[in-house]
Amino acid sequence: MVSAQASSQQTGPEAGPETGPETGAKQRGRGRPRSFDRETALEKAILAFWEHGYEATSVSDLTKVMGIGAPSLYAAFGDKRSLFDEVVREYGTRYGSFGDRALAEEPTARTAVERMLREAAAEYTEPGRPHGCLVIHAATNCTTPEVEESLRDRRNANIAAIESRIRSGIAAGELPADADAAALARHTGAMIQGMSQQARDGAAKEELEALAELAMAIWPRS
Amino acid sequence: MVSAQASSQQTGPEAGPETGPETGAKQRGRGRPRSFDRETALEKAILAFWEHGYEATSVSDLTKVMGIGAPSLYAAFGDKRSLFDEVVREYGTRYGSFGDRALAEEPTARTAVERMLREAAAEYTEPGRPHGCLVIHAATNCTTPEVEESLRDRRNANIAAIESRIRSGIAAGELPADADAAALARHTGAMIQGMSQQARDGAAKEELEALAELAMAIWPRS
DNA sequence: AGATTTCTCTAGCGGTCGATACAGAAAAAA
DNA sequence: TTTTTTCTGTATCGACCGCTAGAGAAATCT
Repeated sequence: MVSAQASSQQTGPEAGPETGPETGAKQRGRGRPRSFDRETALEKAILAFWEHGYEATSVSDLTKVMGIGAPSLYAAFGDKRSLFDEVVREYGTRYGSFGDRALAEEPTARTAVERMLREAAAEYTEPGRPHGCLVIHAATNCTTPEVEESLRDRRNANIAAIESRIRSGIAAGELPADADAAALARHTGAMIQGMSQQARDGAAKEELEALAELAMAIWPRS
Repeated sequence: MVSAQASSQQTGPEAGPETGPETGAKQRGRGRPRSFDRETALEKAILAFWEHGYEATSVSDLTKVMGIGAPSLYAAFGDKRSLFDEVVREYGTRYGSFGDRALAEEPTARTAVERMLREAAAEYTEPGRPHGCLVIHAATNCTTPEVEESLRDRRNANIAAIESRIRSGIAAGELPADADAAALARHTGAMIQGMSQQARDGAAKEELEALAELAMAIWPRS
């Protein structure tokens, strides 16, 4: 947005030169191709921001884990802020989509929430990657208010999506007409946030699953 | 710990010179008395760390809100780290004691947890001060692992205290013998952490109270 | 009064922050 | 080949970080 670097957001020249010449609309540029894979570098950035958060991850940390120099980072991703924005978006599609999937695929609001909580228990304790949720923890202590707000908006939007699903469940008759959709959605959000925090604090997958099961006891008989 | 500044942790010369000469054990020292009130300066530091967290609150921020120069801060509180430690301790006694009080004063584990959740709803949305809980949010994105760990330990100790209270409730017969004390305690902790997060994200006191009431539905019939 | 002790203010230390200028290297285009 | 374009590595930039030396101010002690 800020600089004249217009190519920051594009997918890039598809890694190696082995890619066929007729893959995209705009062929790869003329000059020297970049020497690293943008996708895997982005993945490394996701893991770094996920583990340490926006401000605690320095550009120097990023260049180290991504294996590239600072100028390459700025040329490929823009400044730290826009890299983080892209990281959050990619994180959403790669790791944070289980909630939306449950809401879309499950037949009832209740089973959707139940699956969401159960999958959160697994996602948040998956070995080999940071525990908990990036959206919940990556911008908690932040001197840049806009970054803090962007993740806050995302969290509140998630709760609103749950509430919306519960409302249509009530309309469909799967839940009592006097069920409090807002409270149920907020409760689900609170459980997920609490589970994410506890995953960070060392809770095991089984403990979080017990939590998920326990939490479903508040739902009205269907 | 590091320097020879041994007087950092003491209460200080009781503010003004109007204090009677026979108040404490060790009279006030010989030299120039400090020109600010240590207690109120500490309170300002609590609010700053509470709102922005450990790393996002710079020493420059601290000297501004505390109304003193950096050398005065270091002389009175030690370095940033030890000031934060004292802030956490003071926060615990001034703002974070409602949980322990509920556990100690209520007649049953269930009413203790219920009161704890209800009071958390009020505490975390109290106007005129930062929302949510300092222990939960002040060291989330932290490049100093020891600081992060110290708050993590505090959180886990709180859950352990709840579990212990539930266990004695089971022993006293107020809860079924097969009640899962660990899961109930973890659930309470997760609810409190979720409530704190939502308070930060803009939830109102009434919404958190509804959450607290909802959460109690998981408890076994007594 | 001096002498002594302690605090406060200014100024600045070395280090790291995010971000970039510049020159050389490596590719495509001519 | 030469030219053009783009990327990469070095070497910073100014700003801020946590922290402190040193000198003067303000109290007590003798």
